[in-house]
Amino acid sequence: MHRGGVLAIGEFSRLTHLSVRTLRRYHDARLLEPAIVDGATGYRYYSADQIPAAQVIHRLRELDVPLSDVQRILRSPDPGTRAALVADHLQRLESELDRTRSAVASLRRLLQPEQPPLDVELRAVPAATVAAIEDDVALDDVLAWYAGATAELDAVVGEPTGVPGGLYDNALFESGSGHVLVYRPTTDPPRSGRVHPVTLPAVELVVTAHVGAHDDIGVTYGQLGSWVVANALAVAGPVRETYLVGPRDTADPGAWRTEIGWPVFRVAPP
Amino acid sequence: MHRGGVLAIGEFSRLTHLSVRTLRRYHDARLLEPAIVDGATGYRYYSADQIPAAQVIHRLRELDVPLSDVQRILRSPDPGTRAALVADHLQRLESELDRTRSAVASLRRLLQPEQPPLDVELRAVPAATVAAIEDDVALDDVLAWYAGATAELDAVVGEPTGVPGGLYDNALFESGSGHVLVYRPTTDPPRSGRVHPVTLPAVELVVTAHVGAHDDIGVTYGQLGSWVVANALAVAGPVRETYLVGPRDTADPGAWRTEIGWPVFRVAPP
DNA sequence: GATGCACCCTCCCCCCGGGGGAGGGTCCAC
DNA sequence: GTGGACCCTCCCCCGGGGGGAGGGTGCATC
Repeated sequence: MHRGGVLAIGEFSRLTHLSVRTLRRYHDARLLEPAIVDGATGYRYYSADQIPAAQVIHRLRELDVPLSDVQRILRSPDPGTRAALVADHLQRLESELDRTRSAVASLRRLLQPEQPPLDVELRAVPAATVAAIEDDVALDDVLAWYAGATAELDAVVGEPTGVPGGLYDNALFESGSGHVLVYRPTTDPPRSGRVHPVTLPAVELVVTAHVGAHDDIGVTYGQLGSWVVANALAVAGPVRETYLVGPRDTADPGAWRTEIGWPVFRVAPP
Repeated sequence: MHRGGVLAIGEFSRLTHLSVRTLRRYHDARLLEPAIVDGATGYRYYSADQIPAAQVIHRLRELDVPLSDVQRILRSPDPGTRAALVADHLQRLESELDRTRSAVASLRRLLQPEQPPLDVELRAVPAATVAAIEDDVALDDVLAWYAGATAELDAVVGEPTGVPGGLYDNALFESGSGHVLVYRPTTDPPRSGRVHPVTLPAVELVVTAHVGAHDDIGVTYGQLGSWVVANALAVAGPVRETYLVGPRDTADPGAWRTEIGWPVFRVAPP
């Protein structure tokens, strides 16, 4: 039961509220190694001063910090570094929360019994040369990338001569990462930093407008997709968004207007 | 590419932003069955009106609703029932958030370089007969159970003659569920509903006080545990909490005082 | 010193909700 | 009729555990 201040795994479990199983796993993962392991029997013995470490692990796991990150946090001797790593993860939790919020908003709209009919327009868009920033981006990073790119674009371009927009590769949604491009129409597009001129090809676009914050924009995408299929069209390229009214125009998200345009071609006679 | 308004899995994937793999999995799980499955080739074909269902699933999964629950939500034809099931899950997310908040509070305290010394007292507690409610409870349900039990207890007992408290089986923390008892000291404890008299045995308690909300009470538990071990004692029974100052006394969580008492016996000469 | 029994060990399989990749068949536009 | 994009099934992998089998240990009690 006792061995001079050294704790068997069961006692340590009681004191830390970590299950015996979990303690063994943390040993295997070299995350929390017993103070003593009896070579003959394999019995693990912990010391009381390992309790704080166990508690830190426990809390970090409650925050869904991966074991590998937990290890890095514990291994970093400097409290400042630790705090930074933890803050990083809290940041991740924060954006997780954003995702949750927008999922809730989408659900609310999806589960509404009545769906307002969609106002869809088929529009021929000519080619245009614009100032753009583009990159291959992971879906999770799109928002952050977008914020940085638009800031740089605005700094370089100044006042655009038309409606700003973006192109989003279908692969972004299919496989979680893809090519993304944001642009500002401007006369004589400059080349500076990441900004460079790009000629957007002429396309036939199926266009609809999404009103409000982007939380539930996925719903509008789906409705537009249904319309595309119902009208015997097929998707032919990255989706285009144009930001008719956005955060740069009004602080009221309810007033935002985003046009969603899907390049299409006809697959069957009308 | 097209078959009269019917979509191959890849097209459906593009339209719903669900990966092909995931769509196949949802088929296997009978969650979202293709409108047509070609018997000869196994090719799955979806119809455009399955897009809303796919979107609902997508959003529910973003909220970490288990697939089985997603199925129940989709299968329930009544919008009211659906909404209730979704609300249930949002409630779960809410309590998850509470857990996260308290984990963050604990971490903040744990990662502080300086730990204030613990004020621990060894106290002989005589046996006492109290009015109690007890049950076997899962760790996740403790808070809800506690709220119900104390409400019933207060309704039956009225004003207690001493400090209210609770006993928490160590198994609750070790294996996720265990025996829990809440009590009010009172003269001539009544028997009504779940309330019944219980005689708490006399014990030798190691006692310390936790000040503030219970978010980071686990940290105090750990410190007390260290003290127990450092003083050559061993745990001998369910931990006791007494609520010296609680939410019934003041709305300010910072003023709450909870005594934590661990029954102990001496395992080595002093 | 034996015995009972709580405790501890390792090992293997299971859960969830996917992703990676192999190996092979199908669709359809040119 | 052929190339290439698309689709199929099957198996293994991940993380962070839980359940349980089968067997060894520690120690208080007799």
